[in-house]
Amino acid sequence: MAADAVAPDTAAHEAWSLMGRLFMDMRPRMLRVASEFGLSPPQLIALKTLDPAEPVPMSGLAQALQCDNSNVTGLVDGLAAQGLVERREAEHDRRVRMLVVTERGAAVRARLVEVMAQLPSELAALSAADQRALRDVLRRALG
Amino acid sequence: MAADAVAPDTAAHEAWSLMGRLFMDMRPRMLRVASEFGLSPPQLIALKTLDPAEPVPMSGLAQALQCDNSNVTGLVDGLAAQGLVERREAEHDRRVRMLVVTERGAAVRARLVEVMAQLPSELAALSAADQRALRDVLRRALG
DNA sequence: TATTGTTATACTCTATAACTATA
DNA sequence: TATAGTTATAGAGTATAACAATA
Repeated sequence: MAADAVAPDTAAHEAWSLMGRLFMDMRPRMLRVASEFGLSPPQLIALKTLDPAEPVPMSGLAQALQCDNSNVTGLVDGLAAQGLVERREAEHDRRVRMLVVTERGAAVRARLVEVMAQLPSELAALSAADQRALRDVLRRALG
Repeated sequence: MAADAVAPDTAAHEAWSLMGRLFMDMRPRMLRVASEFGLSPPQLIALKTLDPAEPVPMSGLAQALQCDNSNVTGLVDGLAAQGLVERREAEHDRRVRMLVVTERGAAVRARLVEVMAQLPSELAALSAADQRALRDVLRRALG
């Protein structure tokens, strides 16, 4: 809607602004995926954040999501109610609850990751050479 | 936390995944900016979406934000309470309210756009040649 | 009748503070 | 005393449905 041509006039800023457009386009897709799986967006992100192969304490998830522990309680309640994750006792400390992704949770998560990894059409349309160039530059940036 | 190396093994998918990391890094910055301006994240996005030079009806903002009209009522209430936007009558149709960004709103919005345009350090650290290459590929992708 | 915006309602997200059970 | 997680509470985002004013 608004013009937004206010960013500093450098190649990197223009590139960053263009990337912003790609991400704006992804928002509706994420909402669609969330509702398709019967998950709210935060629940979706929480499930995607969890590693099916490596249980973490509630506090670890809170840290990864950059939110308060008390918030994670509700998110996990929702995921657990659908049988996607389970709370287990930790051996070393009886205060902590380890989050375990169930088999069903892992399957849902895998489909989730797959769908969210789908390329925006603008990137898919790039030539193979451009796709490699893009990857190489971003590798150097994020190494 | 999770590995997520599940995406198809192409250059474009790797690039897309790397871009995802850049955006994850931007979330805390957006939250910080929002609280710095005394705005909630949705209010922030709403203000950024509005064009100070071109009033739009409430429904136009709802469409741009991809949410229900009823939601915009509350968002605009908040922005209006801080004197950042005003509701005006439309000449042609007495049902519609046009949203006008106030002078103060435009100033806040300008600072907002400026802060959000700041480059992630990973991009700023790229060589000038890489920055140009990145821009050029993205230009070809997004026209 | 259809549409714009608001209000009523309900549910979720989120944080803070108080509480529990451990440590 | 300090920490992990929960609960209580409060405020904001969001959608649906009902409504008023206008088209």
